[in-house]
Parts: sequence; structure tokens; C-alpha cells
Amino acid sequence: MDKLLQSVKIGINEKIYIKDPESTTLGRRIVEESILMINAMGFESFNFKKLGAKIKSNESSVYRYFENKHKLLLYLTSWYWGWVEYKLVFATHNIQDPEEKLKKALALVTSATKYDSDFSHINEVLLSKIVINEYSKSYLTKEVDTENKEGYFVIYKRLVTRLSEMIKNVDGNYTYPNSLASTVLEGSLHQHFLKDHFESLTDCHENGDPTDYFTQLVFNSLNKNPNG
Amino acid sequence: MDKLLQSVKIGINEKIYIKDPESTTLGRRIVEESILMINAMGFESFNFKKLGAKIKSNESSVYRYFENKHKLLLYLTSWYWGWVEYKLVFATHNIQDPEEKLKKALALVTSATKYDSDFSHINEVLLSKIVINEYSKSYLTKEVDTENKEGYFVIYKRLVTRLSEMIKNVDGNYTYPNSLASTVLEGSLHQHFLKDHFESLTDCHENGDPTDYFTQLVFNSLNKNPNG
DNA sequence: CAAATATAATAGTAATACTATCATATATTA
DNA sequence: TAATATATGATAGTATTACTATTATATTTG
Repeated sequence: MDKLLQSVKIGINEKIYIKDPESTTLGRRIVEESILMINAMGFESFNFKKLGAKIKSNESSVYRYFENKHKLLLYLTSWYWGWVEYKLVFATHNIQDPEEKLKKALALVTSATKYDSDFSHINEVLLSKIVINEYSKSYLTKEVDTENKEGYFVIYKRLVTRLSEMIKNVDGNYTYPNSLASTVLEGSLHQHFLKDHFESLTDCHENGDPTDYFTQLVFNSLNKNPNG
Repeated sequence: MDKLLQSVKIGINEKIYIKDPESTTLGRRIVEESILMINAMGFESFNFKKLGAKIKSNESSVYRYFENKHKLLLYLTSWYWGWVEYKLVFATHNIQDPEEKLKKALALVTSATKYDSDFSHINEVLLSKIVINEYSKSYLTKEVDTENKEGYFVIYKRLVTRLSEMIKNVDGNYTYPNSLASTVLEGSLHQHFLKDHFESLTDCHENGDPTDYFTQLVFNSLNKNPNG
């Protein structure tokens, strides 16, 4: 990644925000601090009044960027998935062998985010924790279908599709490429969550980790090309 | 199931409620109507004032049974998982062959709830929809660890463990029995959700279904006993 | 029938999730 | 550089939520 990310802007559906937070200092401060705050106090306790106070700005100013905290969550998680997608495409585009490509993709998508790239106002380590703890809440709502039609989840959907395509490239006859791809992405978040809060429900600690687990899971499901 | 369920009471952690809703008519009405309401309007819009009005009782009366709507959700989802556990144990206890047993368990746990048993005030079909749409919200909170210590999730954890044991009985050398069990349970809810809202992210519709998908996924991961 | 208990009705509070208005600071452009 | 546009800040206000507290009225039980 490194320097490259400096000039890359994750393209997020314009309907998610009122004013592009990337366009101003205040906007970037909103995004930056909201990540710290949501991470520290959880999405439920977080609100725009607290955020305004924290950034020494005002509640009403925050509302000029995002309609409400749900939209802000959509923004943050879209950014995260866009960032993962970028890393995925970048890291796999020059790999020819479909199995190697898929293996690399799975590693990227299932491993814990450990380092903050430090090139933007966004702390990727904390953001990935937010995604683990809060992403489901962004779509488990009564408004999913309308918001989906508005395109609020395109980036995530594209990521699932990319993974699904890689799966198909290893085994074109497999019946459940989309289900497997969505299981890996969602299941990975879940295993990371269990590791932190329900240890007994996962084996991803000392003697195992999500990457190894999901890599096995996927490859055992696929009939690999006998020539490959 | 049928008549048997009439006399079976799902044992739920007493700390989840203030007064056992099973002990009174009002309590059962609270549970019964809350399922209909949460299903119809979603957990976010649901509240005790609306529930009180709907059952022609009072907000304050509802608060004598449950501290807040989060506890009510814990109650409902615990009941659901207790019910699934009961069905699981009942349906598999006389199966000797580990593979057959696991197969049966997977079918039970991944298939959509289609029929309301009609023996209690609880509509299992709607409750299963609530679990699909809202279960994650019951544990994706800042209070998980304390609530987990209080035993609010024991039933679910026991269910995962049971499934994990069945997996181990098919392949004792498999490294990830707990992860696989938790993936199946959580992943199954997710696939059902995707089927309803993000069709393109799943293959569980015309030519596939969660049971078939997860059965394949699990058995492809396990080295079956060559003698079995 | 009295006493205990459950439920209902009403009121009240602090916090949330906003909207509206106006003042002020900063940037743009004529 | 003055005029103007735009962004931000400060303050106030509203409806709703998530409760708590109190008192009144049923209903059950001893």
C-alpha cells in the first residue's frame, strides 16, 4: 500500500453524505474522530452532540455533513470495504494462477487489520474493529431494501462478487460461489468477534486463525483443476 | 414436536426478566405481541409504549416484566435457540451413525422455520424471522462481556457446542469444530437474510438452499471415517 | 372480608435526534 | 478592497424515547 494510498480516494455513493467530508478539514475531522469515538463507546452511545463537542465544533455543523449517525456508519463501512477492495485488487491483479490468486484474496480479506497506513485521517485498525462490531447494524434495518436500491451497499456487494469470481475461476462447477464468498466475508468478521468475546465458540486463537480456517473451508469445497 | 412441546418449558436465565412472562396472562401477551410487533416494525421502532397500547395494557406494566427492550430481545432469542436446541436433541438422539446425526442436525439448524407449532403463544415462524433480522444486535454491544458473564447467552453457546461435538464425532482430528459450528449457525441466518434482501450475494434460491449449501460445506471439510 | 399483590393511569425527567434561526468567520470575486 | 457568498458556530426549540415514581384501582389469596 504505502504512498500509493495517498492519492487514491475511495469513491463513496454521494447520496450517503450531504456534503463530502473529504472536501474540508472539518469533514475529515468528523470522520477521523467519529472512528475513535464509535470504537471507544460503541455505536449506540455515540451521537453527533458528543462528536461536535469532541472536535470542538458544533452538533449542527456535523449535521451538515451527514443526515444522521446511520448514514455516517454507512459512510465509514463503505470506506472500509472500498479500502479492502482496493487492497484486494492491488495485491492479486498480477497473480495468474487462480488458486494462488484466491489464496491471496482470502488471506487479505480474513486477516485482522494490524497496521494503520498513517497516510490518511482514517485509522484503519480501529475502523476494522468498528466493522466487526457494527457492520451488521448498517443493513439489519427495515430500510435495507430502499437503501440497497439507492446503492448504499454497492462497494460491499462488488467485493463479494469479486471474491465469488475468484472462486469460480478455481472451480467453475461449484454451486455456491456467491454464498461461499458472502460466508467468508461475514463469517470472518464473526470469527474475529467471537475470538474477542466468545472464545469457546471459535478455534481461531493459539492454534488457528481465521485465514487458515477459511482457506481450508474454501479449498475443501472446491474441486481444483487436476492440471493446476 | 407436536403435543410434546405443550408441556415443555424453555428454561431461560432468570436474570433476563424481572418477572417470568410465562407465569401470567399479561406476561404471555407481552411475549406474544412483541413478536408480532418487532417482526412488523423492526426492533428499532418497537418500544414498550407502543406494545402497552397494542395489548391494551400499560407501558409501566410491561416494565415490570422486562427492564428494557434489549432484555426482551434477549428473552425472545434465548427462547428461540432453546426451542431449536430442543428440536435438535429430540430429532437426533436416537441416531447412532455420527454422519447421519450431523446431517440431521445441519438440516434442522439451517432450514427455514415454516410452521407455527400452534401450541404456545409464540409464533415460531415470525420469531425465526426476528432472529434472522435482529439476533446480532443482542450481542454486538458494549455490554457483551458482562452480559455473557451473567449467562445471557448460555443457550446459544450450548447449541454451538452441541453442533461442534457432532462435528468432532465425525472427524476428531478436524482443527476447527467450534468455528465451523458457529459459522453454520450464524452463516445460516445470514444466508436467509441475503436471500430476502441481497439476492445476488447468495445462491440459496431456486437451485440451492442453505441446508444443501452448509451440508456440503461441512462434509467437504471433514475426513469421514473410512470404515463408516 | 382484609390484606397483599398485580395492574393501570398519570405525571415527570433526562437524553436523543433532530430542525430552525441567526450571528460570525472565512473565502471568493467583482 | 469592498461586496458577497459560503461555511461554521451558538443557541433555542420540538417530538420522541426510555425510562422512574406515584397513586389509584382491580384481582387474588389467606
